[in-house]
Amino acid sequence: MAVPAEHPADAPVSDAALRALVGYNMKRAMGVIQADLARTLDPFGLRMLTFSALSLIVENPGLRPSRLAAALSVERANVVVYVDQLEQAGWVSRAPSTRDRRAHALQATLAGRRVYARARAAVADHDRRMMNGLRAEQVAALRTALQRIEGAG
Amino acid sequence: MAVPAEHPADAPVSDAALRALVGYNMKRAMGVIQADLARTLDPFGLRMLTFSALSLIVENPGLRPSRLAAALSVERANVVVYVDQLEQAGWVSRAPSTRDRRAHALQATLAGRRVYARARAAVADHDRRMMNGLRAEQVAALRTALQRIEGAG
DNA sequence: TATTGTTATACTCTATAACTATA
DNA sequence: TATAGTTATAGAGTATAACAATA
Repeated sequence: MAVPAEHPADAPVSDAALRALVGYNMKRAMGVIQADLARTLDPFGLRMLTFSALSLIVENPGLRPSRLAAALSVERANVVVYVDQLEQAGWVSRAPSTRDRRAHALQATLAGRRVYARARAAVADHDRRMMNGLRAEQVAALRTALQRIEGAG
Repeated sequence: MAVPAEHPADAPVSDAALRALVGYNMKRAMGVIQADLARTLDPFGLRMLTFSALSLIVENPGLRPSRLAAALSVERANVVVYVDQLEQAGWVSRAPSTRDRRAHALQATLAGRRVYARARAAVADHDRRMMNGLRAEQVAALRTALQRIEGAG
């Protein structure tokens, strides 16, 4: 009966099999991006999803929660929580829809548009920072690849 | 006092500001990949993280949990749970280390190596499927970009 | 003192089921 | 009947704090 092998403490851990998968590399790159984005948004009291929701509400005044959910690819039930948080911060209001009494018309407040403008600039800086080691053509190629992958889903 | 605007129900929701961010496109592509990967691994009783952990244990026999955590970029505390699950499935064993009595030497069992071999083939198919709309140079460019982004973190 | 594995805990993201009021 | 917003709940991923055993 052989003694079980022990991985040497000084040898690097081989992750060659995982690195062969594009998805694994994307998950790791995404981890770096998400960590930096969370740091970027924290001073504004926003998280990735509340920032995204605020962006869509600012750009589409009167948007309904159900359409916001579809645009974010999340369930309606979760959007309720994000809008709750944005409303409690005073950045978004829920007005009754005049066309469908079941629905709401989401509006960004003046404070909401202001925090969004500042956060958006910070996030744009963050995104440029993440692309720093890449040439313009590489960023363009990355964009194309990501959109094609998403579209194939 | 103006009546609040209401986004027309038939108009598309504009996400132009978010689409300008590479990170947003990556998050959405990652969502598509993760959903397909979860479906791929489900029949094997594996999830993304247990599959990744199993892969590293198979390829690095005798690996310590603390090094596994570092390789996966997760906390030691979480690795405990993944190894628990792999151990309960009979795919991984925790042997005492002969060199450091605090540590464990993780080993894949025969059943673990077998399920890994089958899951790995299915995951490789999944990864190719995700890259289906891309030419080989585009995949190579994507790989390069992702690794550079991760390295900059 | 520092590190290893561990437990407990908490927060975020995501999904499903079920309710209500409208359509 | 179907849909919009909502509530409650649960699973998965991730992080921190604290502990016992060992270095």
